Formats: sequence, structure tokens, C-alpha cells
Amino acid sequence: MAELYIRVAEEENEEPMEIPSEDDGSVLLSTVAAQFPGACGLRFRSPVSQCMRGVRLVEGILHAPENGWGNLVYVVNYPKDNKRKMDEIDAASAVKMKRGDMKTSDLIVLGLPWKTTEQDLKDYFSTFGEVIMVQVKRDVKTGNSKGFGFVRFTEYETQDKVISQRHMIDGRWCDCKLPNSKQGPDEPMRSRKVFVGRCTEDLSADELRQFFMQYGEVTDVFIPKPFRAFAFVSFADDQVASSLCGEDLIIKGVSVHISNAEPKHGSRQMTERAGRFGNGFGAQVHLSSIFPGRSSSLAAFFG
DNA sequence: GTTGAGCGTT
Repeated sequence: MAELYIRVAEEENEEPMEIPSEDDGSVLLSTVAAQFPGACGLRFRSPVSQCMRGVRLVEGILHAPENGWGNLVYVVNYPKDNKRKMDEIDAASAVKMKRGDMKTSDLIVLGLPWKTTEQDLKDYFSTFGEVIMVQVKRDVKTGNSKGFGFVRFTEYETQDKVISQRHMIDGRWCDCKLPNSKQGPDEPMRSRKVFVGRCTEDLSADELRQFFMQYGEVTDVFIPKPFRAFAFVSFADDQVASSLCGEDLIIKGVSVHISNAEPKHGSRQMTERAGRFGNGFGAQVHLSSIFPGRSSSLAAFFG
């Protein structure tokens, strides 16, 4: 049989899409579903009765009406409530687009060697994807590099990749992050950061990074200095962060406790609180022995 | 002429 297409649309008066039939003249439901995800059948308005009619469906095969498919527009059936779900998914992704999550933005590049030039940056980052812009921030008077800069990519995927790893540039490890100006306090800021309590001093940032990699992309590890028995670990995905909260994890034989990273407080409150402990914690005394089970609130004081 | 956590003169 010659190639045959039937016209299918989501609603009766919408622009139809042509869907191919099989050699025997039937149409596979799976073919329809490929274009209309979630579809469970077809219906059409009968030219004679002017009523909507269902298309016969047997084991995933849609059978043509008596007089063939003709030039009618067939309307997609969705399971009860499923249509709404599809719309919600579309809405969710639309919101995501609107929030700009898919757009690229400048990334700050921290830790650049003093000698690194914009050409060096361009050459390096071009290995990840198309580069729109690079900057090396310099002292206006002397022209010396301030040791950081910015980069902007065309593709969001490139940006994601670049943020997710460290970079060896001209002999130094550098970090690429979203600048503070871009990760603004506007959003509810689903925390991508967790508080790691009961850390011991021999747990290095690198070891923490290596350990937490198993749960997802680690974007940052922060260990306060001098030693304060906790750390912050940031993930690329906020769901990874929240999924870990409340867990007790064993790292190098050390049981650490994961909890929410409270937002930073002002420096005034921080120093007041720190003062109560004198100058730090002389010996490696665990915070948990001072404030059992209160690690997360301590994060707020010292964050 | 130095430095090494940070946040961008326009």
C-alpha cells in the first residue's frame, strides 16, 4: 500500500499533524503516542451523525473506520486526568525557561594565575564549547590581574559542565561559579548546600569532595579555617542536597551528620557568638559534645 | 616589583 498519512490533532480545530499508517492501513497507537505523549486513543466527528466517534482500538492497533481514514481530522484521546498532567509538565518546563534556568550567564573564574591573559582564558575554555566572552579583572592603575575573571558560553550545557569541575589553568587550580550577582536572593534558593557536622580535622576538602561525588556533582567544598569541626558541601542539584539531609555518613571511619545549610548571618552576630568560645576550641572537641544534635543551628552562627 | 579568598570601574 502506498504511504498513507492520517491527520491528527490535540483538539478539533487545531492544526493537525500527519501520522503515518502501517502497510495494512491500520495506525499504531504507539505511533500516535510518539507525537502526542500520553495518548490512549483517537476519536473523530462523524460526517453523517455529526457526533464524535471512537476509533476502534485492539491491542495497540487503531483500525480505520468503515470508509477508510479519509481526510478527517482525528482527535487525540488522553486517559482521564492525563491531559492535565501533560499540561502541568509543559507549564513546569515553561516556568523553568522563564526563570532563566536554561540561559547562560557569566561565570566567575576564581584563582587565576597573575600572568593569565584573556587569550589564555579563551583558548582554555574553548575546549569545552563556544565562548562568547572572557574577562580578566585588572587593577586599573597598574594593569595587574586581580586573579579572577569571567567567562560566558553559548550553550547552557557547556556552562553546566564547566561549573561542575575544577580547572587547571596555567598551573593553578581554578573554580568557575555563578557570580553572587546572578544567584540572587530572589529565588527560594532550594539549598544546594549541606552542612556536614562532626567533621574531624584530618578530613580534607578533597576527601570530602571525593566522597560526596557518589551522590552527585559536587560544586563546592568549604572547610572553615581554623578548624571548627564542620564543613559545607554544595551540589549541582538541590535534590541531591536535600536527599542527604538527616543522614549519618561514614567518611574515613568518621561518622558525620548531614543537615540543612542555614543561610549566612551577618558578621556581627557571628563574631559575638564565636567570642563566647574564646579563641576557638583549643583541642579538637566535637561541637556535638557541646551542643548535642544542634549542629545545624551552629551552621547559622558560624556560616 | 609583594598576594591567593573573593564577586564584575564602564
